[in-house]
Amino acid sequence: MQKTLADSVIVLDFETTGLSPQYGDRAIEIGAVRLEQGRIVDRFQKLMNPGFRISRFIEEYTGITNEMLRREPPCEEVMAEFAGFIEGHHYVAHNASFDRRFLEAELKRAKRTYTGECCCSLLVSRRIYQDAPNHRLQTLVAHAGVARTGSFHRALADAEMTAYVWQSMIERVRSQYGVPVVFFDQMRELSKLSKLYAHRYLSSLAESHERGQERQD
DNA sequence: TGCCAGGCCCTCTTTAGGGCCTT
Repeated sequence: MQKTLADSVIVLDFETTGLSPQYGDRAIEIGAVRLEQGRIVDRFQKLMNPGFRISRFIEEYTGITNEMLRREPPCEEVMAEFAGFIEGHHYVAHNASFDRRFLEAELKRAKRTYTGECCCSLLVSRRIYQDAPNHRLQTLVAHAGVARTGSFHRALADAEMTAYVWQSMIERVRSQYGVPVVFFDQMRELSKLSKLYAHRYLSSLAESHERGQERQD
């Protein structure tokens, strides 16, 4: 896959029956948006039937009920369709290790493959928004001052708001560190560094850009 | 019916423990 701009990715979110696909939990909703140069140009949202009744806790947590899922298509059918939506793109998710486990498990059941990379907006936010009271999505939406697009804990609204938080973090890299073009791989690298080295890394990106500009001049 | 995980990150750390995040 060629070098990707940080603001041209898929941002996705799953609602699920629990925390662990290894213990039988399944996806019940997928929501995703496609960013192109910082603008949402496409959306994907589907409920899916996991094949068993979901707990009352999940009904209350997400607002998705057993009645709503009763006539929805099975996970395999929805995820086969989603494989086409995400194909050829990297993706971002809030606490991506959680969504990655469900994406891999559900795509495997649907007999589909995906070869892109993921980046965690939660880990990036711990470097970019070190002054936030915490790094839950709901808190970051308020902290970054981005639009609330719907109910929290519904997949498409969470994906949209994650996309806006992601975009605001890219803007901060641009404005605070003077890095005009930010790549997906650079955000991934940033997410893996300690807070101290994250600051140094961002400063080095700006210096690299300035050296590039000098060579052009 | 009720239960389960896992990776990151900080510190009173590294021969560890516990909070944060996601559903």
